[in-house]
Amino acid sequence: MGSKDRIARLKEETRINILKAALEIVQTEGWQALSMRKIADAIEYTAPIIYEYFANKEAIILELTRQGYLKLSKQLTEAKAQHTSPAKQLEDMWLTYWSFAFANKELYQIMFGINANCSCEMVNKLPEADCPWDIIADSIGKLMKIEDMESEVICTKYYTFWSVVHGLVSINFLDRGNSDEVNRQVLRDAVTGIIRSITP
Amino acid sequence: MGSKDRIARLKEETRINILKAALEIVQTEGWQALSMRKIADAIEYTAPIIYEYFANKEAIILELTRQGYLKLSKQLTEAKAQHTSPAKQLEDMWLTYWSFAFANKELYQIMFGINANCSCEMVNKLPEADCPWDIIADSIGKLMKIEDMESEVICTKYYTFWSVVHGLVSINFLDRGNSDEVNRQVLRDAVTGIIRSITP
DNA sequence: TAGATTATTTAACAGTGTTAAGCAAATGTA
DNA sequence: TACATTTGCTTAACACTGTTAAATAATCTA
Repeated sequence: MGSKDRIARLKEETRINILKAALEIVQTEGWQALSMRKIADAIEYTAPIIYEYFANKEAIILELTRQGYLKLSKQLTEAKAQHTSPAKQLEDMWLTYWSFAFANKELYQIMFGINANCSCEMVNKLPEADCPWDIIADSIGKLMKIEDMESEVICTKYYTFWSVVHGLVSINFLDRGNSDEVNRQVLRDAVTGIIRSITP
Repeated sequence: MGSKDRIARLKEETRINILKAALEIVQTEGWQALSMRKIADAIEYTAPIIYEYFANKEAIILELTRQGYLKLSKQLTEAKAQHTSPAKQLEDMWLTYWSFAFANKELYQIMFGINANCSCEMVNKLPEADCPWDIIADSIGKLMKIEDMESEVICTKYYTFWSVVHGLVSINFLDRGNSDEVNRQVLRDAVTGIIRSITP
């Protein structure tokens, strides 16, 4: 009766294929081009079988969003691990965040974008665990020498960082910004500026 | 032959009605609910009529976006007129920008949002005139005592302001932020901080 | 009033997300 | 082996979407 395992493995495989196909379509043709039939074509099935793996289209997008958070969190953790000083950690992490945004433009859109259409309150449906918050907030806490991780101060400072970085990312997505080099420098200046301002 | 004027006036009226209906739908049901047939219902016509006034759905959204920029520009100009000091002008204008974002959430989404779906590069199709840029940049120039309005410096500082404010707006749209009062204070602090940092 | 224009609608096409019904192949049971 | 049952998958359909072309209704002109 070990065949149960085999078919379970195959099922898991096509589930992954669905997500892979969806991401592929989105990254090459944009979000507006993502359709169930197009995904089905890519995985060489017909549309209805997708509903055996996901409740609906939104569930697929939600899962992609979740994977986006997971991916970002992983990159942030790696960046953090390369330094011991909280200040350097923060600097590297926000640069990593910046790079992630441009390397995964479409994912960033659903993760942090103000979506006019479709998946509106995606983020609220996600488990807290996949959130980059904890990873960064930890360094902020250490830098400011605050024990209580639930402190309002950390929260506020996190938003200060985030709003600046996300704002810069948004500008560049709307392609109203300067050159990549200039913006990277603006970002670095802004981040180090905030770090200096919150260092006791 | 004065009837020409009358029918022209009527045509203009239904054009306005289409836009009004579209905005109404969007503000009550969200962007994903906006459809040509729903607009037609609202103005008591059938869908194809709309195509005599707008090339397609995107053209309607684009016009709404344009009106959004116009509205914001007007409010910024009013706020600016209430002060003579460039510093106070900037402070008031960015608070106005902030208020506009929340009073016109849906408009703000298409104006400055990173739209995953639909109208992607809307903003690039708009006339420069309706852009809030000039109004704000002027005050930045006066504050920094820079004559040349095309200066890179002004541009950079504008983005510094904008990224912070837009970032904070985004946080609140994703509803991950603090209370309204707290955020307004964070905004005020950030804006006055930047003003101080660029005052010669 | 007859003819020409204009205004408006109906019908249709290709596409969307989604569900229900049907079929075919694999499996379990006797 | 023969039958019954479950499973995997497809076809067909529904109610939508944006958009276009053809048909009709209303108006204006002569």
